[in-house]
Amino acid sequence: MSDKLREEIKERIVNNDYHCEKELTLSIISGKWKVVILWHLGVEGPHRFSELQRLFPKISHKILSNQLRELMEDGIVHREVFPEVPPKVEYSMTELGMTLLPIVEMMYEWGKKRINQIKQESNNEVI
Amino acid sequence: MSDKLREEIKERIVNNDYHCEKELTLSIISGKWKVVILWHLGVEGPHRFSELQRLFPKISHKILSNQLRELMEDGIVHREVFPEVPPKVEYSMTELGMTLLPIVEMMYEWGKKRINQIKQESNNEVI
DNA sequence: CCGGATCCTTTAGGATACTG
DNA sequence: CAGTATCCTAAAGGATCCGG
Repeated sequence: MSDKLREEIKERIVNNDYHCEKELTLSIISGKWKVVILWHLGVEGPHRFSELQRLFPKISHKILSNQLRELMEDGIVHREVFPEVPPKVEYSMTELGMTLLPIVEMMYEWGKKRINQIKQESNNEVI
Repeated sequence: MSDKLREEIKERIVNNDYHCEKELTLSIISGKWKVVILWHLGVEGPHRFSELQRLFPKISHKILSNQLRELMEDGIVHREVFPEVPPKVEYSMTELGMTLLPIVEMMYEWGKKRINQIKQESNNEVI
């Protein structure tokens, strides 16, 4: 997924490259499902792998695990394995991840308002 | 650029698809240079095309104009042509765009803090 | 100075099948 | 139930040329 982008940003951080601060955050949350995953983990609490799958019926198995792994690599999400049969794995926000939650929630709120605006506008067109 | 993604989200808005609110915002700001462009336009004010080019030496001509066009299509950025010779074009934030600025600035602040953390950590490793 | 048109490369995202 | 390996495709990003 956004593997290369994230790698590039990390390198540029080391080199004190300008603009990095503005791009780091985007590089972490950009990924088709990441914001939605973070929203659920942050607002509703930990989820099992299979619960996340049920939340996003359209996401493929592999992509979900990919997005989660990338979020783990960035220190945003924590993975806990319970040694049971059948296996159980739970994903949750790290402390660092929770500091990102306000941004995710603002994006959510902005999107909600904007959608209402858009619908309002198209209603007016019809009238 | 993120043409297809943005189209997909717009369709899903019409269909009242779940999760849309959380994805709309991301679909608008995701694009390699968009957050940086928005930051400059929002914080520093309007910029000419050539000024933006100077700010981002690594962006190609076409990509810059692409990113700007997409932001215009989403109603975030305004384009003003001055009928002079040589031509002058100025880009600025729309009212709607300004409502997005808090998110952009939070992303910037978060990135700055996170970079300091990362550097701190790697210093400790060296010691 | 601004930007569109064309052509090319890379890579994010996905379908499928297989393993502990 | 959770995850990885393989293979594939679509689309984002970019170089370059041309035109107003």
